[in-house]
Amino acid sequence: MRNKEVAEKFYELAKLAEIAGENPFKVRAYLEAARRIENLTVPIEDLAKENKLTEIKGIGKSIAEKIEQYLNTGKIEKLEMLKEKVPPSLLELEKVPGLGAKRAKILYETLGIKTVDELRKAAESGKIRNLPGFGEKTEKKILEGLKSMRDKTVDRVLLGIAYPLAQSIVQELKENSPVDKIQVCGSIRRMKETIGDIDILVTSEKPDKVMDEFVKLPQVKEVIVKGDTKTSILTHENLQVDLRVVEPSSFGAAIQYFTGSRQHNIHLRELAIKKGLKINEYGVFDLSTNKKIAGEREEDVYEALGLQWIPPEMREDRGEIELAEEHRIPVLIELKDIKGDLHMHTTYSDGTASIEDMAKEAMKLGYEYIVISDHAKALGIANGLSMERYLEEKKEIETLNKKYAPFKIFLGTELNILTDGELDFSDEQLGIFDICLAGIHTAFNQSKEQMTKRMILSAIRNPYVRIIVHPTGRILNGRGGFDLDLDKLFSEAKKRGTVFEINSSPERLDLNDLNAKKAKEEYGLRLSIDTDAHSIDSLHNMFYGVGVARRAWLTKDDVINAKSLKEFETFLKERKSRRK
DNA sequence: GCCGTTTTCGGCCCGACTGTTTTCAGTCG
Repeated sequence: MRNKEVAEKFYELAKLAEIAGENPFKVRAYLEAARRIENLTVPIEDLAKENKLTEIKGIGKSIAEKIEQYLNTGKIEKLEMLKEKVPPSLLELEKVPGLGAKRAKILYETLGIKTVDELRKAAESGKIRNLPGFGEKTEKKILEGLKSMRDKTVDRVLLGIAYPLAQSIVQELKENSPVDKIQVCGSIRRMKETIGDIDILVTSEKPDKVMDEFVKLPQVKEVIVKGDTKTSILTHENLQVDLRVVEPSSFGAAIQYFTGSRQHNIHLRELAIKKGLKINEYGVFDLSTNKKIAGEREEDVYEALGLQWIPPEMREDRGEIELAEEHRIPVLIELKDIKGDLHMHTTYSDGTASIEDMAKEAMKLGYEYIVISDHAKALGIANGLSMERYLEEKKEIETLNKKYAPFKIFLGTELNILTDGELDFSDEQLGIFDICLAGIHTAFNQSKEQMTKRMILSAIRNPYVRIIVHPTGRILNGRGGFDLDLDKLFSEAKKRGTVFEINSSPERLDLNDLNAKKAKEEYGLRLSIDTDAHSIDSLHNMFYGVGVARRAWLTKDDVINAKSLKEFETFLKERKSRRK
């Protein structure tokens, strides 16, 4: 799958073409193509082979040719040509706040500035203020921008950090300021795995009071701007939070607008024009009469366009608008549909809580069952269990099951997919478990072929293994994930009824939204959403996994731990009968 | 460079803000 790689080339092409001053609509076409390629769930090289590139929306003859050129030769002529004209290092300049393509070009053409360093020197020596279109203030802003770039360590923070932070701010505002309606928008509302900034919208009779309280919150490190309708602050995590006050009559339109995504909104506005309407953050307007026809509620905004309301997690312009036109938006899985958690650890291996404490918390969460899946012996670093220890665990579980019936605890294991395609135990030994999970925990650097083969041989073909956990091994803001042939794995899993996990741990979220969507749509696989909890608290992370599932358009029928205890027991038997 | 339930040519999302300007371009989300 070279989609990401090809998409990157078109992003680069778009930026360089922009600086080179090409037709802005052409630039937009490159950008649109890049985004479409990035969102594909099939390998672009397959589409190229089958001559189906132009079937992708936004890709015509010319871009299709460039894709083929790149796949065949590793280069795009047009891109190479632009690189001659525009030094690629100019792209760095565009990252400075306040600088875009136009000004980067002026800086290069007049002062020969190509790098961020050269920019700093020029700004410090006062050379920039005299350029056409620049002034003293712009020069100062550039210097400030350069400084803030240095301070910033990561571009985006994990949803697992930003979400609770946003909730705590909402809570404080509700308790300490005169807000009426309040809604977190942006990528948090869409449950995107990483977050760039936090957008909060409120209605209030006394906006100035709300703003006053907002800047005094304990989460605030620095106030960036403070006005009547918009105030921006920086938290101690260096995350920007924008608070906006809007009129109640525009609240629905505003939360729609600020939830995004950008691409979703652009598509909506194009649709609006076709219907003789205009849509902005204040409402939906009839172009002929200029009358507002919706705005107070978000549902009305969609309805005015003839659309079914679209859950925020789906708003990525991946086909959801077309679906909403036909009123075929699926009923997405919700947290309350989850009936059990199939992946967790206890003090037997590397968890911090007992089986009983984990079970009690699971009951509080309203679950009907859990699977205890402590690490198996090969993972020494996590205190992996021997067969003897699992038998002890089994005994304890039997006792607890009597005590807490009808709540049920299942004995599971998280096996290690070893380098040679073996597991920790023989098939015979695996018979003692109610369910076996397996994942890769070592030797991450094998080739794609080795990795894929290893997973198929030891895990997917094994009659006892039902769930592949954290399948790609990626760590957000950490390591990228193994090189795997997911199509091969998914088609093999389809034959054997193997389930893939959506790991809810905020630094994993693995499978991710696109891969989970692919697993369901192209291969009809079922998935599980598990926390991989190592403590009582982390059992509550289920929420994040459900967010990924919703972004993957999953319904409760796609998720095995949304099944009742009875149905789940039937699922366990399915595979047992297949073994004989 | 793409696209078509008004179009195969002539369009292509919207508004706020800022700073540099005498009416608007560039940037941002």
